Amino acid sequence: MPSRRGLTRAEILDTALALADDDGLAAVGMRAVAQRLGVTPMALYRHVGDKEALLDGLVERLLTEVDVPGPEQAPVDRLLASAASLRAVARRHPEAFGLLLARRAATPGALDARDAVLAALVEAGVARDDVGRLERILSTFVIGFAASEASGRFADVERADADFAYAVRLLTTALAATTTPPPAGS
Amino acid sequence: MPSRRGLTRAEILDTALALADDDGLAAVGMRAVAQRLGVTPMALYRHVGDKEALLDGLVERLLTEVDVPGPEQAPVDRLLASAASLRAVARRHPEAFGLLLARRAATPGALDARDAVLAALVEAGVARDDVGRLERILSTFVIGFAASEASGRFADVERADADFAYAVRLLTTALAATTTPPPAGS
DNA sequence: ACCTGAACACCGTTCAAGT
DNA sequence: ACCTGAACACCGTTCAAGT
Repeated sequence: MPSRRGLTRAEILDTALALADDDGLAAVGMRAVAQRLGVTPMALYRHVGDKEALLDGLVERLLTEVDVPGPEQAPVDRLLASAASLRAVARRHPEAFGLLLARRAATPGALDARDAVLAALVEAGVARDDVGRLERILSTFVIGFAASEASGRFADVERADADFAYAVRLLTTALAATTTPPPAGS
Repeated sequence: MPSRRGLTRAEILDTALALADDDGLAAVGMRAVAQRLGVTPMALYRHVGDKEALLDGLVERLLTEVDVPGPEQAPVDRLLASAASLRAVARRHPEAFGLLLARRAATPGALDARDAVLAALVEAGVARDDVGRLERILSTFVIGFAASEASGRFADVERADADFAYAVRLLTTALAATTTPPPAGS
């Protein structure tokens, strides 16, 4: 039994996420995570700070699972694909996903995601003054929707898909009317 | 020192909410609530079930603080006033408000609120097939927005107001295009 | 540097007992 | 019926010690 186990922050976060998936977010604690790793609780403190930092790390792990397409795709397609990927993360990790709403995401990964949305909106032709607030509104809605979906508020996946498609249609209609002046001569 | 204190479920929930307001949601526990009431922790169990039930009761307390105008007002005004009232609740109880997203609201009071939104949408002329999904989309957005606001995501109240007004404009634009056929002859 | 073992100050909850 | 007191099985975290 070596006392050097080669414990890793990434390994700890993976274990914590798996624990949340299996037994619920309430089951995620220093002692339980340590037990899954075959280690004393105190061994974790060197790698993740304390329990709060562990949960922040879980938020980071969730966000890095979101696939954001490269700039070769059209901006609206990028936004739609990112949203779909976030919803998929919510369905894969319904127990842990609530953390995204409960905790403010201040990690570098979260800020990258926001910048990607801003860039896509600018590229899509949204007025400079509206970009910031539109990003806040869209991400609020998409994260809220995904969280609702994860907590079972939409009953089944088909209905959630239909609801989301409806919301997208609604928003694109509104945005088309906002970003470009109404066709005057027709 | 009477052993009969006349403890009440409402009194307990009020105390728990005040405790969340003062010391954060994490501070809300059976022992802490009991201490505020000058009572043993075990005295609570007869009135609220256990800690889970206490938190469900907190959700109920938050929702009953929302002012929903009577049917004498126009349906859209009712929706806007309800949303504004929900945002006010979030600002009054920022710590506790996250519970609305973390816990599915299955209490009678929550279902009443949903029915009020449905009725207003029907009255506003939304197509029968769209009423359900539109209610889910709107409430998802409004609760998510209020929660974001409560957690400080919008920096200040002025910006939150501006963002919310922008979202309302966006949505009413889209709804006008959806509920009524586009004016053909102009 | 990395992990352990024992200990401390907390939790929620059960159970028998008091009035 | 309503509340108490003691006890049980848990937490997160500190601290000194081992290798």
